Amino acid sequence: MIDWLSIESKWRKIWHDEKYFEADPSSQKKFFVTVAYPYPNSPQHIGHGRTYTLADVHARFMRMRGYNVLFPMGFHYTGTPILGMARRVQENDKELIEAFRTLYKVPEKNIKEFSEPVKIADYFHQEIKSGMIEMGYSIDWRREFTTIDPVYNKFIEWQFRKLRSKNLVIQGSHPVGWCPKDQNPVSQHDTLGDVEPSFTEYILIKFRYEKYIIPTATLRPETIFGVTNLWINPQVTYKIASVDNETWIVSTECARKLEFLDKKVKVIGEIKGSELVGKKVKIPDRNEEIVIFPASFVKSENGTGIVMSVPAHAPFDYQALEDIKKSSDDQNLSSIAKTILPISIIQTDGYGEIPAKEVTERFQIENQNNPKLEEATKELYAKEFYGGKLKQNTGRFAQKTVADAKEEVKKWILQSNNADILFELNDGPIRCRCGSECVVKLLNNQWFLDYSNKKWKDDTHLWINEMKILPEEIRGEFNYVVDWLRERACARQHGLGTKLPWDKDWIVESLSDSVIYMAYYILAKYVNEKQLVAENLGDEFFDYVFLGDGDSKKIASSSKISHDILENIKNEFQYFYPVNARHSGRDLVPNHLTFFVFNHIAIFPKKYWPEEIVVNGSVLMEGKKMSKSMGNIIPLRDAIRTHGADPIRLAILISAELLQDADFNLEAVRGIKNKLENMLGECPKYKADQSNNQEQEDRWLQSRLQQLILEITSAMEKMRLREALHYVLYEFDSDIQWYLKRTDAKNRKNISGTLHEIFSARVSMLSPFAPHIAEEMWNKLGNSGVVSKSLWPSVLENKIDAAALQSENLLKSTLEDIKNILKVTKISPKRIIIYTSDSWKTKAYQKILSSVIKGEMNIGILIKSLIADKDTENVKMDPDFVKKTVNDILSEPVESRESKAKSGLVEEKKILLEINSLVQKEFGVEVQVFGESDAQKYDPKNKARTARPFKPAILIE
RNA sequence: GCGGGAGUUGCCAAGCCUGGUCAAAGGCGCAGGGCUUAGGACCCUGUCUUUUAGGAGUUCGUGGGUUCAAAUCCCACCUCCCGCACCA
Repeated sequence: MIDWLSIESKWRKIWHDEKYFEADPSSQKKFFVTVAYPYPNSPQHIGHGRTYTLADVHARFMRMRGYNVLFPMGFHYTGTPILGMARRVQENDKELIEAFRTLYKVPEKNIKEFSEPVKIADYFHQEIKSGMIEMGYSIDWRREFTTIDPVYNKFIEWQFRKLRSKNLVIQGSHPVGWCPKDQNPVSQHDTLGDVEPSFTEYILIKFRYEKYIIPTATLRPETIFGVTNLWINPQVTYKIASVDNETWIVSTECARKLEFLDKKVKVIGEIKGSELVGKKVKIPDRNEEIVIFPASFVKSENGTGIVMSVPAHAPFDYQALEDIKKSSDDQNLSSIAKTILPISIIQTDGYGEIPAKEVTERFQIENQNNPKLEEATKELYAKEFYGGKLKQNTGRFAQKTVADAKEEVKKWILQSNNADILFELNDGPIRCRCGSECVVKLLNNQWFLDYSNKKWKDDTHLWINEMKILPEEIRGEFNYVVDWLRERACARQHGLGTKLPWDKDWIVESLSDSVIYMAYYILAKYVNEKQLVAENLGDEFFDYVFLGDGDSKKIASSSKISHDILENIKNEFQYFYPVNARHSGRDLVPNHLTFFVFNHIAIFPKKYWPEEIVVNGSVLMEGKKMSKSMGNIIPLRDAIRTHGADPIRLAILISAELLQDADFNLEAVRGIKNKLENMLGECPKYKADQSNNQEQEDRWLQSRLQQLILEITSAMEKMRLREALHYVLYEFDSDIQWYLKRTDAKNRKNISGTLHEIFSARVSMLSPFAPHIAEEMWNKLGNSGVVSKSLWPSVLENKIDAAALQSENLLKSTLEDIKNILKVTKISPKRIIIYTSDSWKTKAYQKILSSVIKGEMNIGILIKSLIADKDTENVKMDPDFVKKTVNDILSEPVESRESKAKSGLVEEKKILLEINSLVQKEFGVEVQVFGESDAQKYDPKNKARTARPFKPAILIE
């Protein structure tokens, strides 16, 4: 057993004391890696650890490759959830406070202060930071900041003025979920039951009745061409209200909704639904009148409480019309109804003239109160929306698809003032935590970032296509998001953050004040050293430092800093920018990461645009999604205490490749811990040894090392960390095992030097992943300095010995063959005889090999050309040889084929003499080696003739 | 519906881009053996079917196709997961 925690803290202290991870400009090439900073509203758990660990491995890898790596960290205080939490603490919310106590283990005295939002952020900020330190992240902590620091506020003000000056900030109206009592927008955290308030846009079509307007809400404005009548609920009492300058008849609920949609609503009377039954209304833009019929399916809380009827395409309407025709309540109405024919306006494949009729009949619906109507409606709407085309009777919209026509009809009908818009909450009613029912409110002075700006979008597309994006599969998603983004609200009225500089009622929203902050890490160091003070900083300071604009002397004096410091800051920015790699979880692709690219493009010159984005998947806990309700969230710091930081880092990284969900499970942690402990145990055994007593297996192991370095390095460059780690932890083992088997069979004692070399390289390559234990191993190996600052191993071509690789492969495969034979025959061997192939076969092999490499593997052609040559004409005695040899060659790696072709074939007879010690050790018998045609060979079963190059014949007795 | 991803041998999961190294890595599980007072840990061997000579057969969601050769390329289909916003 080893004491992980003390080993880890020992090395962390050394890194810290020696300031290994503090990066300042130098003559070295730089690498700037950043991660999305955390929002401190809870302690971080294993899941959060993944992105940071990935970035840390990246940072450490690049550092070992000789880069001056800057890996900084900040804390994102901006946002509303913390505000909501503080409010709940003020209201003494039992559930939340209990969670603080038991789940997050927050000390009582801190909880008391949590009614103040900043205290919550401060507490979890420290908590998260401690976890990051304990995980061994190689962060330059001198550059830490929060998004409510005064200088940061100045920085965001600069950003927003910059964006506005480029016309990328615009003002407009915008619907939000809203609590009428709190006078506040509501998000998921603000509602009872944590429901996300979402809403749908309905089009109100204005029908005219005498001096009144009767609006009906619809999702399908294009069906106005198929309207035959209206539906009203005779039981409901409607309001007569003046709405802006018109007089509307709508349900009580609707009148209330309209108030929040920026309309002047005044109720001036009431009217029973039944009074309107049988009345006629005028269809907008057409001089036609239609009648109002009663229907029980019409609900006053939906839309306006009055519905337009399109019986050809709406199952509800079709069925309600049928119901009236059959009804005996009102002979007059039903006889009018009988004269009404559905007007078909949409042609859809698979449906005839009256689709609503077909669907209703197929679902066997007998009246309008049948719940199956919902299903029928859904089916038909979906089919028509994506597959339907408007018919000739829709005039200028004829031939258009429903999806297109919907938007065009909406535009057209709104323009002629025959329509309006109504927002309706989905899955209502939704209640605020205060208990009152939420509505949709139209905010009409909202500020937006104009992501629909054509030029901005185009530039972003171009850059997205040029950037390095890992994994490559996700690039398409970025392009999709860029296309799909439109205006985005960038300010809100509550929460921590920076005030909008020109409209102090608004606070810059959290996904908009976190898009270019990577540049701020340069300033943060000077802020923390107290060299920059907010009051002294104006836009000209930022313009100079980030864009190089303006007169440095003047700016130095207005900012009250020395000219030298100003220059230092600017130079430091120019040194470290652009961001070389940004890491984040994939949930930030459709928002933060895309905004990050957009905003860099808007604000900075091209040379400062980000170079690379690395996206990772999430973390599962024992195969399941982590969630509070499942109780399977493991706080990161708890996990570090029980398992150690390195095993956790590896367990997170090894379970999945970048985009996959990683499964964290204790089994894996234990396995890795053991693996590392075993490796550590090996280290003290090996000492560096300069003497050059290398035998074939030493040269072979050295060659394998070079191949592994090559594989691991290329995996690291592609951020295929699981693969790299796999090589480091496991692939090495099988090679070392073979080496030990060989040296053991030969009774060699002088193997420490080779193993020391192998282990040192291995530990080097382990160190980005498991930095603490790697230091300990490095130290136990007797190497000087820290491995974190050592150089990443490079491939030494001259250490690759093709002959050694070939020879050891031959030994392995021959030994394998012997085992196979023994397994099948189940005989216990008394003697083993090996026969190597004749020289003509070797020549034929080489010819076949070079043809195969050229792509010629047709057996007939090969045989012909071999027979034509005197050296290989023997092939005609054994034509099967060619086919088998081609298969042999095809069943080995391309590189090994090529190296064989290049270096020529080794002499098998000599090599196979080496197998004797191995066979002795394993089976306790002697091996004899003969050539296929040796005169005095022992070959009672006539096996020798089946020998092929690299496939000697074997006889076991 | 749109956009993205996935379906592999008991389970998890590589391989697919760049076809032949693939009966298909690794881990877990399971079986046998070693070590140990025992348990754990660790080490070795085995783990599709068949086979007393290193072989053969059938497999990588389903069905087609291209190719000397397909888990890998192309087409169609089925199933599952994620995102679709103003929220961090």
